[in-house]
Amino acid sequence: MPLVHVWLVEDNALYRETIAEVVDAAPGHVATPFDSCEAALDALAAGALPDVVLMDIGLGGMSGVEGAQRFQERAPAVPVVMLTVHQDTDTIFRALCAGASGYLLKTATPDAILDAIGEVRAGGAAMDAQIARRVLDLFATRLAPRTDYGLSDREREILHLLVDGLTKRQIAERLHLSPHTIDGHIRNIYGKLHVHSRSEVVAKALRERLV
Amino acid sequence: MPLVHVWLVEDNALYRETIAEVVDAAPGHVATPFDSCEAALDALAAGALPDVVLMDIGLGGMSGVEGAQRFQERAPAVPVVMLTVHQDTDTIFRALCAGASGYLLKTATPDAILDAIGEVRAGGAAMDAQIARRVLDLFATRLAPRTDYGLSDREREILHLLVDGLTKRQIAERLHLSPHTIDGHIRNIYGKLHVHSRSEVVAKALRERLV
DNA sequence: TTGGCAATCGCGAGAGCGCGGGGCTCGTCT
DNA sequence: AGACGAGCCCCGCGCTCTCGCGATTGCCAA
Repeated sequence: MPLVHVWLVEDNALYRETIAEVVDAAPGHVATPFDSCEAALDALAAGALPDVVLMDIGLGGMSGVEGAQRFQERAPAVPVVMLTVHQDTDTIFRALCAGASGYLLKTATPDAILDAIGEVRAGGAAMDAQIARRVLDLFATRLAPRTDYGLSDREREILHLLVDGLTKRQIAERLHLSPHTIDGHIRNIYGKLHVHSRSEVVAKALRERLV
Repeated sequence: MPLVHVWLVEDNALYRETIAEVVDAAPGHVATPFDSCEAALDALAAGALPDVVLMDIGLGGMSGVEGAQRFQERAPAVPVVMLTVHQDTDTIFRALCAGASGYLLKTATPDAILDAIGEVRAGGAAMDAQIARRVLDLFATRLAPRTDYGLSDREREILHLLVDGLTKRQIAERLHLSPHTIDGHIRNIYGKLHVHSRSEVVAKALRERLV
């Protein structure tokens, strides 16, 4: 069975050594420590290829979030797991957008870290449960509050065409109606959404997921 | 120590009994089985309150996704964990938007299910690793490709005001320029984004996170 | 029955908008 | 030095849109 190469990007020497020992102690695993993203990316450019990357976020030089993105661009098949103390929603969000395959906290036990390596190698994600909950809350709060402002079916249909950039005349032709009718509907929509122009109605419809 | 009340909503009698036995066998846990969302919601309306809900999705009558949403509305503090065979992205997405605190597959081991109950009770999320990966992929693909179309600073500034619903004149006043100048910038933006109207430019800017 | 609402259609005034021009000042490349 | 493009600025024509008035029809609930 081939060795599992784990790259560890972490600028704190003590924690870096601790985690490296944990990984090395696991059968079939070997850790390669780096103290910066730049060093790890250089190694990647030189032809080396890890199986998994464990990445700190609060690094000197390039941040772990940017590092994760660079890794994803150069080696999309290599899962990157963030390993950090940061718990603020914004950092989590940016890290996941950068393409991270996992997000663990430094309070994680050695076993949890080894489990995480196994999970991501199997095509899964390695999420701290508390962090995962934050992500799910993001879904629920960002996407759930879909008030429809009491729009009728006809109004919703026209709103959709409005968002697609059609003019009154084009909408009228598509629905086989008079442009004046469309005009009336649009006024009702404006009234219900409390807006006064096309730009505003499109912005509001998209932001509040009405389409 | 008080009992942990686990409600189990599942229309397959065999699987329902199996999981109920697993839960009951755990110290301090007691399962209450239901064969439909309606039955569980009735019990909730009658004053009962679980600590955790395990919810199937492919139910007769109200689907588990809608059931999860109803539960969230009536008892926001009670975590709902989906327990299903469905793995398609759309179902996952809708379930998480409905406010689910976890998403497990029916291939999960009894231990995994009990762990999940513990996690969500501690304020975490209980995600199958493969499912979690799908969710993260959604982040990366949906939010990462931010091409800026080579917009200049001025153009980006005006695009932002456009999305906020301002007219040419209002933008001109705010930037202390002639409306005709704004017009020119807007036309350059249209050209770079390949659109031909305000509605389209607002829609494209919002959809591709240019603002 | 009466009232309200959605959907359809009509018109005119005035403001907003898309697009046709042109001009200026920087840099870069040849 | 000259050409060239990008970014920024200006003007006018003609169409489109918002919004103020109106109207009729059908449906559903009080």
